[in-house]
Amino acid sequence: MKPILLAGPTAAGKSELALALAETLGGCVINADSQQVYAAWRILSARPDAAAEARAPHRLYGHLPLDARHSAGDWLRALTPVLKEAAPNDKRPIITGGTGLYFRALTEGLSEIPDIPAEIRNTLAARFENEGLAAVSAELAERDPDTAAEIDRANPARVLRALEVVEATGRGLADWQASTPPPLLPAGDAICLVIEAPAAWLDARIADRFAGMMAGGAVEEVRAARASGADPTLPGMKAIGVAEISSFLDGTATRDETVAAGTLATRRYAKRQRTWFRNQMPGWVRLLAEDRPLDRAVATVRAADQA
RNA sequence: GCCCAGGUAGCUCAGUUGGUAGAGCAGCGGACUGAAAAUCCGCGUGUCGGUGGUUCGAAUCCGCCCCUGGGCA
Repeated sequence: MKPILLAGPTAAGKSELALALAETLGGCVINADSQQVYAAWRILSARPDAAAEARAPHRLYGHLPLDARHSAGDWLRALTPVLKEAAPNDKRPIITGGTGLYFRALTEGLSEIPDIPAEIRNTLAARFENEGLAAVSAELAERDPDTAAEIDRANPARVLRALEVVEATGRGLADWQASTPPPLLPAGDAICLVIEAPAAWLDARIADRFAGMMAGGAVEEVRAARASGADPTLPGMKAIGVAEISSFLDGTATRDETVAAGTLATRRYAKRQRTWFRNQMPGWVRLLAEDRPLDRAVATVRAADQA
């Protein structure tokens, strides 16, 4: 019984489809979305609600406090026991979400780099702020030329990551990556599905959804997070809508402007996801969001089970 | 009906003394190994309202027509 991987852009109906699959096939829905892990974001991240969770088991949803500096590695480590628990219970894992990196880490492996001490990360971030990209990039070229040659040195996130790894481990990122262990779940051992949604169809759903979030409790979630003193640099505070709703709470944006800004940010995110799915997931079975995706998914699973 | 101001990219607009047009936003394409809902790279997509004229050459000057906004009636 192969696990199902179900990727798809935001607001394309992944959670509903995963739930329907779980009910049809007897499965356990497992989250592969970097923001749906936070307890604070029930509405803002469009996490499955209590009614959905009552219909089938759900794992790795809302299990972390907002101040957890969660990462792809953390997700993969948390996933390991969840996958092991499913098989003896005859529950097919249905791993669903929109975070391409998580699916890559799962199916292609992730290098085993130790956690980076916060002070190293903070020091480098400060150096980038004060001295600029050129300075940190030059330092990387000197300390770890192999990695410097491979990464996008115009991208501060990449450069800082590479630097913190040499700094903390004494070993270059490229070197670590060359010894990446085998994946937890190779794509060949899973049924890999990806939802495709036409941009116009998705845009309309995104606009509705963000307006619905605003009206349905997302404002209160952001207000509570800010009241709790959450550090804006936390990964969880990078969820789409946090910045936009913060402006609304501060009175620098109207409700309409906030909805427009949140919708726009979500559309751009969906576009990045589409680019990833299109180019980084060759060989995944495409399900058209508008064309009976459940029937096609079930048929694909049944065919895979017989093969 | 008359007067004025406009009609240039999907939107808001720029366009010097005439040399077939360019910004922002939107959009599109791409990258991606522990922040990935993150971060970063690339790309103007155009009957210059229409039509006739002047000119070697018109978004630019002239005539007429259409449309929008404002004013006077």
